[in-house]
Amino acid sequence: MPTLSEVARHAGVTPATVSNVLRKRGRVGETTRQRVLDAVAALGYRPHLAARALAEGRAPTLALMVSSIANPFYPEFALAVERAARASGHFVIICNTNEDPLTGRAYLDQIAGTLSEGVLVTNANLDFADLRKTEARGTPVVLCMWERPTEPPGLPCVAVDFRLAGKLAGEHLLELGHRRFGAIVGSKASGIHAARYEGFVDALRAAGVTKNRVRHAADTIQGGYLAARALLEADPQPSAIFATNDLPALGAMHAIADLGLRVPDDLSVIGITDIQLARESRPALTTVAVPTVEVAGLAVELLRELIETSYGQAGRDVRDVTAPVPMRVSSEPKLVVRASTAAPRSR
Amino acid sequence: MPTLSEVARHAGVTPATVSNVLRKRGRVGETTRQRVLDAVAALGYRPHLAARALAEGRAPTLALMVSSIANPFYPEFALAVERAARASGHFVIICNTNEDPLTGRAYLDQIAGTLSEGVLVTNANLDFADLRKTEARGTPVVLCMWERPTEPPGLPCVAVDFRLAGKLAGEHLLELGHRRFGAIVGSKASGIHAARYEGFVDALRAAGVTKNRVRHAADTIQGGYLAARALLEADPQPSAIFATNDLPALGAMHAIADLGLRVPDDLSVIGITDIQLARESRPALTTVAVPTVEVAGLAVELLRELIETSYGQAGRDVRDVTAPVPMRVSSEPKLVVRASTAAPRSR
DNA sequence: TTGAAAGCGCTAACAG
DNA sequence: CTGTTAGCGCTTTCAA
Repeated sequence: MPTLSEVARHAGVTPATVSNVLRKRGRVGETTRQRVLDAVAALGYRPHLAARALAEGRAPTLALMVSSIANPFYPEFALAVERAARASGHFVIICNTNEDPLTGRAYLDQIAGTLSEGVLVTNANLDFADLRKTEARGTPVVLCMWERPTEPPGLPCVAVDFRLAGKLAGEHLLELGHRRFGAIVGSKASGIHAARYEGFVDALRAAGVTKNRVRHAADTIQGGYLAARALLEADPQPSAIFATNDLPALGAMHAIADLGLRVPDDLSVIGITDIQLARESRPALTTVAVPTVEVAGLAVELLRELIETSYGQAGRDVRDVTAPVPMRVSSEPKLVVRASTAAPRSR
Repeated sequence: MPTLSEVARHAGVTPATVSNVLRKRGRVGETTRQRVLDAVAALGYRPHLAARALAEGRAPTLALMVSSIANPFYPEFALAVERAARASGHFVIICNTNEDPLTGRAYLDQIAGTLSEGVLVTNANLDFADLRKTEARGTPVVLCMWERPTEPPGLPCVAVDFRLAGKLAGEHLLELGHRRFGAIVGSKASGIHAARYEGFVDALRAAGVTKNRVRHAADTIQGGYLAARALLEADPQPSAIFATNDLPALGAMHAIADLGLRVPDDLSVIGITDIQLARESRPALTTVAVPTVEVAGLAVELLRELIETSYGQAGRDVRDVTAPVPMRVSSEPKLVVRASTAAPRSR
């Protein structure tokens, strides 16, 4: 592979000049510029990104921490992140923590600041202390899906009003006439879906409804399946099931089918997120859509800003503790009515 | 962030020594070794990967080219790749070509050899010429899912006997007693699923069956849905549907349900791959499983070997044209019988 | 407008 | 065993 200096020699100039025309900085005479460009083309020169990273003191990559690509939401989000990152000249390194904080820490220790100049975190079951540490070391970190716009975490983040999402789901069900509910709350361990459930309860409470049983579950189809089976044993049976996530909602639909009941005739089901599968399931899942692409865009943008500014000021020191931690709030979640919800069979 | 020389100073040795103890090469005295290690711990030193990459002339990352993470197979595969890559000390940069050869080329041009020392390609709709070019430039490329073990492509690859997969699917349906088939063949444009269909036809032919209609479709649930609707208009209707991929098979199940028919009572459906969703759909999908994890492992392993050897010999020159292109063959696809197939209602 | 020179942080011979 | 000496390929002041 040809190097900068080879190009320079070929064009009869110095490496510095070549660098200048390539980075479009410093005035360069039009003729030499052309000569350099020709040489670049002739030799098929491509800049060596690792070398550039070293010289610039910053790598052109972002680390995307995810807890498990098994959940189809992550790939969708990763795709959006990749698009946004690329638009800002970054590559994305995918870091699968596998729900294991140690793996997450190992990743952070290795690449943060040395191979990637920023870290994006989805609900990756990471130790906040580890994140703060990498931040303190000078590598900005952004939380991509903070659930409570009103309660900022100690880290930069993009917040989505998930409480509202839960509320919208509840209101939709109530409007259809449902009064007996079963709720499937995911991410039990991290408690990260609590806000969604609170919103749901807000709606019920506002309507004076108290017929609601809760069940915690893993964030999977299987988890939702199991939880729904348990919920459906109640007497009287709920007429609608709310899940804090689409995957468990899908599982609930399976459970209902296995019991010989029909959605939405016998039972309504609603989820949150609007993953692709929600559109493609049968019946298609009614859900509260989260603006995934927008969130990805905001997250990358915020991260970029942090990178830019933290490089300007105070070297790689800890962020000024008195300064507020930046937060972006996405547009509101929106109800998407599809075929899994309907009025209850009888009142 | 502390640097190697800072650690060296702190330990009262030279950078070279620190490097030696860290890389475990060159004999180092036990006492100095300890001293260095202490200094590393005290300063919280972490090697700068970009710097190391430059010095070593090789980056610790692999590029994984995928056409679209939308298809749930890719994330599953990506996960397996990431695991394998990490085990060999590599990070993986995810490159979404979006089915667009130009995007793919741009990725290759930028990172191959400069930020990643190897390229893994799934069915990413890439221009073979581009791949050969990056290979010729000295960056090994491995095709992850070559469909015909008997017909090696011009590039190193891991092959899966997809023709056999199709055959197994056909045989399963035949054994159940089916004689009228509908086939949904995906990836029409690239023709990449042809082998699967050929295998299916092999089975039918061996059984003397000719009642088989084909329909091409996009590799999506939606694509399968549409194709199945078309297939089911035939008279007499097929009693079983074979899809060259799980996603379209799932779509076919939806179409059947929408027509008021039941799987597997009225129609049987079978796919290929065994993505997670196949297990979680209702009814659970019978399919021919591809050893995804194994393939990922073989691909990374092969890539590693190519990296190792191509660095030893002949600098970064084109691979010896007379040498055979290396190929690994995965273990055979296996039939996984679940709930979407059964004997036809009547003969 | 261009060139010279120093250095990013680390590795890799080769000496001592 | 450990230190010296060169770079890896590129960017970036600072001079010319």
